[in-house]
Amino acid sequence: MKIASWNVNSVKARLPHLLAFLEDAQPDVLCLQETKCLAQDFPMLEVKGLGYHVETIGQRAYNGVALVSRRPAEEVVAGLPGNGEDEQPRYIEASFGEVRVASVYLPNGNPVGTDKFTYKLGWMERLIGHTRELLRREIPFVLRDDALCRLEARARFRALLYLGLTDAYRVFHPEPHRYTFRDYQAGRWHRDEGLRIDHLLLSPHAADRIAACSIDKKPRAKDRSSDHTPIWCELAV
DNA sequence: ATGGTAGCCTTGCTA
Repeated sequence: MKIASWNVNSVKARLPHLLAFLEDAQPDVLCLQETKCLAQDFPMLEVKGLGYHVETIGQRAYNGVALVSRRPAEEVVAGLPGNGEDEQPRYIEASFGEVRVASVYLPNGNPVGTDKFTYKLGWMERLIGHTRELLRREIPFVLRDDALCRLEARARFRALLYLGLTDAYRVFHPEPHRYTFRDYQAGRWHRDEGLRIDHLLLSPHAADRIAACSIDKKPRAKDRSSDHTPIWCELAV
């Protein structure tokens, strides 16, 4: 089972690249972030035309997540549990056979010292709490995650890992300077400077079955690309 | 040189 994740920075602006990636990489499940459109505006016909199903929650201009999958999603949870008044669509989770997959788009949190940073840290606390509940169920699951560099955010990211999750990329790639994100600004692509902020985090039952994990640089090299590029892993299920 | 770029329905905000 091949699971991929991609922050597309507008699914409508990235539609040709998205369709090309689905045809090239053939993932069983693709987690999308920053779709930036309402569910009713998601380009369903084009994606379904390639034989994929779509579950999504979104808003106009900001945020939005989706699960694109070969088989229909089951037991969909849209929105991060634990806060009824959370209006930002940043989390969607569903089962595909025996594997549970979540597409997670963390709040950026800048600038520090504002309510946006407070919101980020609170959101991460809720993600840790919800992950603890998922672990209790002892099923294989995969979280797609995005964490920036603030110490408080890093501490919560470590707390998430220390619940017992495995960073799939590091199982196969100990080397430094491997990035999923390169800023549009300051020639970061050409200078090969970026951040590894798109992660596939595996539950113990999923980590037992990890067979491969890689970052696909090709979509970032295209014209009008997202500033993020896909990461994928293969589970022996 | 605190710059630079992309997306959105915008004249700024978010990343």
